[in-house]
Amino acid sequence: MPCPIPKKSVNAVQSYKQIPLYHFNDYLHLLEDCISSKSLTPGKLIHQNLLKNPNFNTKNKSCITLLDKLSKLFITCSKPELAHKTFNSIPSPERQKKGILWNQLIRSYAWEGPFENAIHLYYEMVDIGVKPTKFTYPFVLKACAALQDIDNGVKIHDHVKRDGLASDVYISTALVDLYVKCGCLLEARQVFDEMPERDVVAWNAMISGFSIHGMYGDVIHLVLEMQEVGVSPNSSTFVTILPVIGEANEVIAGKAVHGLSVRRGIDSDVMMGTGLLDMYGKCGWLVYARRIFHAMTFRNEVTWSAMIGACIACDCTQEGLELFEQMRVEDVGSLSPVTLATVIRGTAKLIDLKVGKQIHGYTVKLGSNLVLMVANTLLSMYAKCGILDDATKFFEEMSFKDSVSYSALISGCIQNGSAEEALQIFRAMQLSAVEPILATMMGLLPACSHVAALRHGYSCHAYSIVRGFTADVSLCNALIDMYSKCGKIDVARVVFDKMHKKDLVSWNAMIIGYGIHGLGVEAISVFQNMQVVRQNPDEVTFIGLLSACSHSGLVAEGKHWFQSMSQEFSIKPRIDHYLCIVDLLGRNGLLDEAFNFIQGMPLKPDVRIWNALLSACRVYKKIELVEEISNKIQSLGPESTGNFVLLSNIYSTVGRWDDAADVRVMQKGLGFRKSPGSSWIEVNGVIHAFVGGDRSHSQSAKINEKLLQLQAEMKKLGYMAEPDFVYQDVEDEEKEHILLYHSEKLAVAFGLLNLDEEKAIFVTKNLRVCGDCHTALKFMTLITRRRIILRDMVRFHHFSEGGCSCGDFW
DNA sequence: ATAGGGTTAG
Repeated sequence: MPCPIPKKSVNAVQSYKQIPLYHFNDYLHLLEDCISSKSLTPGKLIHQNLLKNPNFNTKNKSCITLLDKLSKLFITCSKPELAHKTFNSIPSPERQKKGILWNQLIRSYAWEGPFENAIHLYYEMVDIGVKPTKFTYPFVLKACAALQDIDNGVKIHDHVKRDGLASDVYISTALVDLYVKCGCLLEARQVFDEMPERDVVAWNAMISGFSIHGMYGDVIHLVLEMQEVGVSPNSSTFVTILPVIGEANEVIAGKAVHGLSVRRGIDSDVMMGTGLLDMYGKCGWLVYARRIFHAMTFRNEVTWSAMIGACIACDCTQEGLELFEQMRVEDVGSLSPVTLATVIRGTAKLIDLKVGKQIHGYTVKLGSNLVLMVANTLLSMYAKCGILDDATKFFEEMSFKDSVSYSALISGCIQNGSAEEALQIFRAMQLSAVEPILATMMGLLPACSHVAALRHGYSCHAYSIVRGFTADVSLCNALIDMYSKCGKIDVARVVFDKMHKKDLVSWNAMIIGYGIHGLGVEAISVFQNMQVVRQNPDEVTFIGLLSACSHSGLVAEGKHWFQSMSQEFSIKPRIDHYLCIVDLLGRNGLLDEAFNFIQGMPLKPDVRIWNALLSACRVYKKIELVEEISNKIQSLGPESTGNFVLLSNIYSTVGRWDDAADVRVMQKGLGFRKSPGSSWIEVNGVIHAFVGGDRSHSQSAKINEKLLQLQAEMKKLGYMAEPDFVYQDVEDEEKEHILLYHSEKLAVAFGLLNLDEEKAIFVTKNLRVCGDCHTALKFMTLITRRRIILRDMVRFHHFSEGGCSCGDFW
């Protein structure tokens, strides 16, 4: 019978061929030879011959010995199922005597799987009266840990206590590991604390428990504690703690581990090297990651994948993709889902749909059905590349969707500006009973911020508290943003103050929050606290700070911080920062200074800069500058501005209606969509949206009636419509009519009709509030004695008793 | 040891 024979078993097989097999003793010697040389194939042949032998009888003592040896051989060759079958052919009373073999079988299953079998075997041995020993428990517990089977784990823990084996190091370590893997850290700690002695493996088991949950502080504490009691961390300790160090961005601790590993000469070990370069990547130290990567003499797929991930994390995505190419040249093996997911994430970040689609094709070719993780990454890639239709289609075609799939699509919607759609997908998610996770909230909260859906925002917050998500810094940042955009700046501050750890985004979100509420003094105070705790600001911080000054009329402060931005903080101002200053000067009537400031800018002023000045000129009736500025804007041309609506409006302002119309035609021809001004209001958790002149709402007639009635009373108090704010070539009377049905007025009227008397009317607008509406809302508060809060694209306006929190200038 | 989802501004 032709059969490939492993080289190491040559002796065994040769003797097998030479010796005629009449006696079972001959088999026995051969088998022992096979066991010592781990030769599976000859063992299988012997097994077959044995079964064919007419003298074979399971009542015969020598036959039983042979079956015993065969089982041992199969265990030695890591074939637990084969061994199990052979073992089962031994009659039950004989099996009862073979305690060691039971233990070895359980151990084999615990290493190789299926893990369930280890647990079944354990109960079987207990049932037929074989006593488990200290060589049984560690392995059956290991199987429970692998399956996260806490029920059986706890039962077996009881058996351990009953047998008085609780002080055994190996068993206790296995118990710690079991509880850790099942997420029961308190129980793990209890077993650990009761151990009379702990070796490095026990410490590692406990440490990995805190590592899995990213509990950096506890991990470090344990590592220090183990050294205090004289146990030295080993490479597996380091490999366990490196991911936590990276996640916590604690590069100093990471460098300490690096140093230790160099001293011990284990820094180029594959696992150690991979762990180190990953840690440096997560901390943003790509130079170190690269250095380690190149110094490694042996790299496996995980190493490559970690290095690609490091490049992506450090904004060198292109380099990461080049590494991927290199990896495919050097390494011919098929790619794991983890590597694919990493690379797809890279293409998504570069918005490189071509490469992304190539990899999509590759994955389809690779496996019949996509691994869920890879599918989710692809879904997210399509969403991030801005093709929401493809993402939605891909999502619908997925045969299995989990929480991550839904979360990716929800985030995709909001990234593409469809907040309402995001909320819709969330409803579908709830209907499918898919559990919302942290990332779901991270997608939903910005959607709530965007449409100012405070009710939904509260629900997200409540759910996050219940699920423990509020321990996450990013989630709290999203909460701060949501509360401040939904008008609850005080609640935002409470969230901010309660955070045990803040990052740059937390500070920025708080400063921006105060800015859009016109609370410049508070924004500056937060900024100064930031210096106290030594948190470095970035360019976003200054956009928040400068616009806060601008919205609060803090001219001197704004100028001062603009200076100090480059001088003290070495941050080079971007065009957005210049825009803040132009706005700051313009809003406060310093038109000439603003004009000179623009002339002296080192950057080429764009259309937004001129428009900021133009608005100011309109408010301060500085007509002589208007023509000059609009000429400047026209010379920039719509292509360079990308903002057709703006240009068209500017033509309209100076009465060039034909040019304005031309721009609109050109815009249509180029396929640009203009986003129409719209406003919305939440009533009893439902969002009601309006566009200008909207008659589609079911209460339209009542709303119009209300507005006409208000207009009549406002006129008595001296209100005059400001036709300048209509960018269409129509008669003034018609203009007055258009203004009356601006979307913000419609939403306010709807709120007046549907909200309780004591409630403030909170309206959100996607663009900036129009000047006429701003004036009109002030009058409305006088007539109705109601408070009106309007959030537009840049800030909050609190209207009451005929005034606005931002004064006359909106 | 690598891993899917995610926060501020424009």
